Amino acid sequence: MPEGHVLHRAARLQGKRFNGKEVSMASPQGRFSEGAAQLDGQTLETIHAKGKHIFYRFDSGDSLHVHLGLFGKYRINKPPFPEPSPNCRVLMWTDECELHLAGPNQCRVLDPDEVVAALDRLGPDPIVNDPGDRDEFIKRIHKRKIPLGRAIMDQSIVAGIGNVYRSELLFQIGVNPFRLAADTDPETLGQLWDHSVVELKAGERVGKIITVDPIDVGAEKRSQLTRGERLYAYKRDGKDCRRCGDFIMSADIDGRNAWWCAGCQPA
DNA sequence: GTGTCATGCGTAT
DNA sequence: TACGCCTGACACG
Repeated sequence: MPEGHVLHRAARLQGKRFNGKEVSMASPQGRFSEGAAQLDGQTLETIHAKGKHIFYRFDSGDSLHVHLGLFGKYRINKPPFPEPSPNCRVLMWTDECELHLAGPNQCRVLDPDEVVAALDRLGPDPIVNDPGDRDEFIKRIHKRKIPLGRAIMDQSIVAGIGNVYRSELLFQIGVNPFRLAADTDPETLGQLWDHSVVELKAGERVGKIITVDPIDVGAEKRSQLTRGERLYAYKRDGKDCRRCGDFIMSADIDGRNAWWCAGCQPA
């Protein structure tokens, strides 16, 4: 169940094993047989992520585009390779390593123009954080008359934030998720971008979403936090805020639950 | 075993 | 706003 950090981490770790290698590809489940046959035997040049999308570019110039959606999952296996699951959409392997993909929302072969078009649909990605991205984010979000809790889930405004980071980032800047983006001052929106950069990059490094400042739970290091101590707001409704002790609230925003602290993030 | 829920998103109404 | 897609983990009986 992936937000942007998962895909960037996948691109980095899978790249170590497959970049520059001639790979075999198959679709045990059968729903990607045509694409797998097309890419089978090609050399994988690079793996690249933007937001929640990942692109595998091959020497023909074509790319495998994957979006995991809510259910997609990767597994990496070493020899002896286990039997692939019946739901395995893509199996890609060399002699040393095998990548197993099940349940992706999107899985297709794109030509270079289609890759550019797919990338263009996405807003700036905090993990990439190119020069100008921060200003571009502020520009895109500040003109929207929609709640911040909806705006930061819009991948054309900022790419990579999902439901966990939504609640955690708005907690960190102390802003209620129902505040309209257009009514939020640019300085605060800039802080929101800065927190996104820090938190998503941390998530990419560690492979887990941990937003809590250890001080708030009496620990010394983030790595010492238990599973239940890692987040401030997400799925903590009814519990006490780790920072101010007030109640954590929840409500549906855009069909997904959002969580916030009644004290730290007043309406 | 069955039912529910989940870190997502596109399309139809 | 509702539904369809896609899988797996967990709670419950």
